[in-house]
Amino acid sequence: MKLTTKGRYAVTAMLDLSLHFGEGPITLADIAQRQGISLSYLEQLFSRLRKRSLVASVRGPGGGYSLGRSADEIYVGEVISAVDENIDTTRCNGAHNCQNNERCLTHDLWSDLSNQIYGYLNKISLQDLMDRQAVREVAQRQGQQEQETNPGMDISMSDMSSGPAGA
Amino acid sequence: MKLTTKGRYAVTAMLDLSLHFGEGPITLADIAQRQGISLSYLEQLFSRLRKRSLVASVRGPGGGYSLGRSADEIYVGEVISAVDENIDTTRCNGAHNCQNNERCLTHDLWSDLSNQIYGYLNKISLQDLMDRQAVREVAQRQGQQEQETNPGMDISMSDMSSGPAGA
DNA sequence: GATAATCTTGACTATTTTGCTTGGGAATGT
DNA sequence: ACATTCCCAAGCAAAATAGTCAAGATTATC
Repeated sequence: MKLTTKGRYAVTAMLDLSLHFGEGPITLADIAQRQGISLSYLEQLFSRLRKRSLVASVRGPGGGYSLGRSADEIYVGEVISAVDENIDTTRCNGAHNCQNNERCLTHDLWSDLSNQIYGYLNKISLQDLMDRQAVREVAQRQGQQEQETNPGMDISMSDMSSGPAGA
Repeated sequence: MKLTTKGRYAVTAMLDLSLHFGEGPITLADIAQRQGISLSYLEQLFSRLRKRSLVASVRGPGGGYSLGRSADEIYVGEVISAVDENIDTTRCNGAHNCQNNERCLTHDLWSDLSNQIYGYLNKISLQDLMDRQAVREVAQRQGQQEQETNPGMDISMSDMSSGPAGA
């Protein structure tokens, strides 16, 4: 599991696509301008997204990209892993051919955590993110803290007191 | 929020410290050998971990590092953010001074997700990881799947069917 | 059919980050 | 004194990131 700005770009672009769903194909040029990402870089990212069928493309004038599935069937984990696919992640790759047991133990501990994060991100769909944002905007307008329930999702937004997460 | 091999090294090293808790200070040379990380790189990582009081150091012969707090009070999110601290994360940093509303919207969507991941990682302690691993080893020895309950933690290990997470 | 819009692909480059080395210190137990 | 350890800073090669450039392929529209 890796989580860098590359994945952020991909998720951001996919969210842009989600927001303009129903308007026909969206050109990369539009996304590039709206999200401040270079066109050619987007092309590279979308090449990988297309291979995973996360987006569908239409060529020619009036063409562009659209979501490969509906927004509630595309999960954040998929998007991130699609653009991140690199070969060797762990030092003792896959197999447990480490020298001593000690090393394998902590490596397993890490891969355990990695799997947890992965499973977590694979439960959050693009639609969830959009719903969540919408709900929070309403709540903010009403001047109250987040207290709403979100049926079908067990992700709580509470207790993130210490996390800068972007500053 | 960022999650790279650098953070993995830090978490792995901290787990190593946790596993040898009670044996007095652990030298970086030991960790370097056990985990296959270069000594000087560990020094750099531990310099940052020490600034956040995640580890405590003892100089001189017989010295080394130990956990700054007990393993159930150190959270994975802290460890990762300690070694990752870079300055500019988002393009429209902190403030919402983007050009058009569209861009700010999707940026907020991303930072929302980022906060969720952060909150998630800040609920997982080093002790949790060690417990989880121990439990799973026992379960594996008994030939049954994971079905145990983990009081105080609401993290499920189920439904990670599609995640390669390191292959 | 010509043309323009758009995806598609590959090569190339600059910048940043990783991971590591080197080389020196400073503290401290023996 | 001395060896052991933490501490710190500079530098450096390899990789990843982010982007540019250039050439195509497809297709709607005139």
